[in-house]
Amino acid sequence: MKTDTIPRGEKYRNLGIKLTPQRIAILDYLEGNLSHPSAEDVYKAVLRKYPTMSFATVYNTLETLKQNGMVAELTADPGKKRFDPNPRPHHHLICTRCRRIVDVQVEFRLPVADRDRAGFEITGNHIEFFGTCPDCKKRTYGSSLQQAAGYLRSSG
Amino acid sequence: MKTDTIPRGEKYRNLGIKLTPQRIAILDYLEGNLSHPSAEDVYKAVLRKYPTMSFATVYNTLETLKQNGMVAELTADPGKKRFDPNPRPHHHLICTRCRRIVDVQVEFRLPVADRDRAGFEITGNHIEFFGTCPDCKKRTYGSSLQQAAGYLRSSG
DNA sequence: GTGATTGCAAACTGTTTGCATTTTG
DNA sequence: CAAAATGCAAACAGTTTGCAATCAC
Repeated sequence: MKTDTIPRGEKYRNLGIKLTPQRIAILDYLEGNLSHPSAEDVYKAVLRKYPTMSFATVYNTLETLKQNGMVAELTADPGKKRFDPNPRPHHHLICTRCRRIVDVQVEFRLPVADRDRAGFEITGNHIEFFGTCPDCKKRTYGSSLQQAAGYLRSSG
Repeated sequence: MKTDTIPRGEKYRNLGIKLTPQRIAILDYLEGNLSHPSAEDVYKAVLRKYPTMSFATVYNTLETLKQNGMVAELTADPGKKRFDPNPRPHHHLICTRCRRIVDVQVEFRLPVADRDRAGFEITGNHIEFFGTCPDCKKRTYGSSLQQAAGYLRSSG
């Protein structure tokens, strides 16, 4: 019964999820992708090859991939979800002007003493470095007095 | 002209914003508040004293307070804004089950070498520690295999 | 063949906007 | 008294849901 595997999507065979052409297109788009696309980014990119693709399928698939640890969901962009296909543990540089997100592949030691844990069981961490990306530095529009954790009306 | 200041709200006189009863009610609610309320939380709390309060005013006021550095906006909760009235720089413990957020008043040294900065000008940082809060640990519903940066269907 | 996935449209949640009215400084 | 804030309702953006048709295994 394990014969004649269809070539389409064979490289995703052992992911433990049912492979549809739509899912393969999404996986192809995400593979090695170091951007941090929103659901709409994924939708637009995949739509080119799959004109019948629907938003629901994008959301369904991203949710499935998340359940299987193949993408992480980021909250760095207020008002919309962003997805991270980089499976290596890492942190993020976030441009407070255009909300561009870039990976920071640096490890930090972040010990939290029991008395500072408030009884939490800590399972992971993630650092957001806020600042201005090279492109936005050039443009120099508006002022740069964004709060570290503040909100920026996303310009896109 | 600088005489007979109205007692109402005198303690907020020098904030540089126009004081209305609604704003004072919101400021009273936020002062010393170590929770991380959503706009709805603020609305509900203030509505008790101000039955005419509208959502628009809550959003407007929180935006104004943010502009003046009196609250920060958090993106830790997907799908909704959370606000942080604690003016001291700090980090956060985030319960991946109930999305409770607790302050971590610990300082970390987080140097990022030029070659890891991707040309960004870094102006601040914020650490999210993910885990399970004491209450959710007790409940022990569902599995705890949440991704560090993953999304949790908020149970509230 | 059967249970899972798709695609559409409608429903929903949280946020923002327009504007007449009221209020602060 | 001018400029700004309020409150309402309608508009909006992003996400989720229900369900019939289709598809992977």
